[in-house]
Amino acid sequence: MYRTHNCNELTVADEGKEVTLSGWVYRRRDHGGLIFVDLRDRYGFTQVVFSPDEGEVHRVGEMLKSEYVIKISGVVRKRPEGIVNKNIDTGEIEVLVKEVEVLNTCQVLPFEVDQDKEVGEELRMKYRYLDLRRDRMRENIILRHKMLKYTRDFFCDNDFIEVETPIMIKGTPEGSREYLVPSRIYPGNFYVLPQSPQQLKQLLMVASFDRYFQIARCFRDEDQRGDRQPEFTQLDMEMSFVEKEDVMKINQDVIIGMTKELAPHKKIREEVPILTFEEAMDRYGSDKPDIRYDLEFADVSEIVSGSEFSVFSGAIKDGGVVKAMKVSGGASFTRKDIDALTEVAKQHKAKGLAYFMHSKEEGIKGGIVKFLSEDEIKGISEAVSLEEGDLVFFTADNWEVACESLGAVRCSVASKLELADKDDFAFLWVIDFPMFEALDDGSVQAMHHPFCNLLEEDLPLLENEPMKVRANAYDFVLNGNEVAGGSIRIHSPEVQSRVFEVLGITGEDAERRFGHMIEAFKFGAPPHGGIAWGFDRLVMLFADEPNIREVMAFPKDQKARDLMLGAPSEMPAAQVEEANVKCVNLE
RNA sequence: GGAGCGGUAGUUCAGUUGGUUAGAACGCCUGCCUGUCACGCAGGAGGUCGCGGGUUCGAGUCCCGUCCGUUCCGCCA
Repeated sequence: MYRTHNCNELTVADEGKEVTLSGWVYRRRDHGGLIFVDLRDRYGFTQVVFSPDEGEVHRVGEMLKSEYVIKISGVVRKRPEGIVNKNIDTGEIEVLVKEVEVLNTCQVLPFEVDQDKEVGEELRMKYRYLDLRRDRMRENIILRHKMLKYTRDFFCDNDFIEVETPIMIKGTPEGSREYLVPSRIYPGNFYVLPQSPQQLKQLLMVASFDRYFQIARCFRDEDQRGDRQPEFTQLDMEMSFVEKEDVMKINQDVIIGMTKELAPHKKIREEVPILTFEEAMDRYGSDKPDIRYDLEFADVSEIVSGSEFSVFSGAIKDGGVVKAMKVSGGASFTRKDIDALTEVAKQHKAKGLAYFMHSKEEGIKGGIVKFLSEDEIKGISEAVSLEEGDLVFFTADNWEVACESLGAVRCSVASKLELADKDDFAFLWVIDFPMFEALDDGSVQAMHHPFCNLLEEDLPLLENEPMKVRANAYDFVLNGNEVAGGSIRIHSPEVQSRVFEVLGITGEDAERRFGHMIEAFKFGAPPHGGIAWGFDRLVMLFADEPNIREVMAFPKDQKARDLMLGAPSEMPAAQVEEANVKCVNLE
């Protein structure tokens, strides 16, 4: 037998018991006489003591090194008065070792498991199994497990059926790049890995499974980011006979319930605001605003429409707007600060970032103040409630650019001034997204995906003014992150065909790519809708981690490699040939 | 594909204006230590300063190139 208890289990109540523990040598403190070893497993650690009175056992204790795997048997005893370690669960007891067996040795480690210091990510990835021994990763993986369990339990308890959908499916070139799987049996043909189970879950609705969920692995062959991996996990769910409000309610309940249970230190606001896309952009310059802090925009277009400052009046004449954002205390910003923020605005297509400030000593000053009339300054000051020590930023452009660029400035200012409390969890819904977005070549593509239903009142606009059509879609946003996104779907074959037309997916092309969907809708598709959570991202936020790699056991690196396994890798020529793959352009 | 930052001991980093033998902490090795808990003490080993070229009497330091890492943008229905 390897163990009678785990390494975080024994208490004073076990005093006098003979126990056996197995685990890793975490830290060893050799006093020449007594040797203390913190024996660690995934549950915690227990101090075990090698006494010189134990002869051979003590000699083994002397040769133990970091991360050796050992089994010990001994007697639980209370620690002497005054040397209890209150920082650990097992700090009141220790085990006096009577027998010891080295189950495995350990080479000198490439980095220290028992230290919290930052280690380069490349090294951590290569030795992920060692990295996962560290407290931070172990806690994250366990938290992730608890979140998975909470989620699964919740949906199971609410009559949802968990269905596994296939990983090898049909490609529908649209949206993000797909991973291809060559077919051995059909040369020149490919399966693709799903970007999401979107179509399959809708077909499950047609199949009458009116409440479905799945913890689904998804794949996207795009460049990586801190919150993007080629392989990631969605909580995917879909319901029939529901309105948007039904889907929103149940998902909000489970996510907020999970927060209360698994991240109880997070401060949640009782009311979850619902903003339309237009409001969110207008007020915060983002479709996923972080509302832990204010920094709300004012529209000062009317006030400055006749301004001598042609950047403002010109933008308005061209049909644009002038957006203003007050930064409390911003008058202390240096020229360098403002230049950096201007650069941020420019990166988001703004032509510049106008500003002026209200200095305590010198009054209204700086930036564009010399181009503005007294009335304009007064109007603006009232619009943003300007006070001493404040600064106002402006962007002037078409509505979209003015909002988005000022939104980027808003995020930078908040980060610079540390306005966001990390223990604050500010949820909100953003709804009524545009159905389509225009591409540079003038064509139109679905903003969310082509199966989103549109708001019924916008149906007449579909063919003639598609850019005005709003989707019946909703995103759940947490602290500036989109943690879930979904929509009510189209269930009418007629509407679906019209949407494909607008997207330029017509005739044979539509038939080839989405024929199965249109056909399915003709066989009694119920009204339905659903949502998918970016599960990794949610865990990341629960765990206060800066990227999703920290909450995945074996993530890919920024170049989509697995440094531990060495994937992707070359394959034997015969195997490649059998898969009907011919490699070209190899160096 | 583009931009910023970085690459010095096993790890995390410091390294002045270009100037003797490139340092620290942790880790590792040896020895001492019976109440520590990130134990302590003494000693030791460990470096192609990413790579190539250049400037210079002299380069970790300056210049050029290159590779690698990292973050952001593009991209992510």
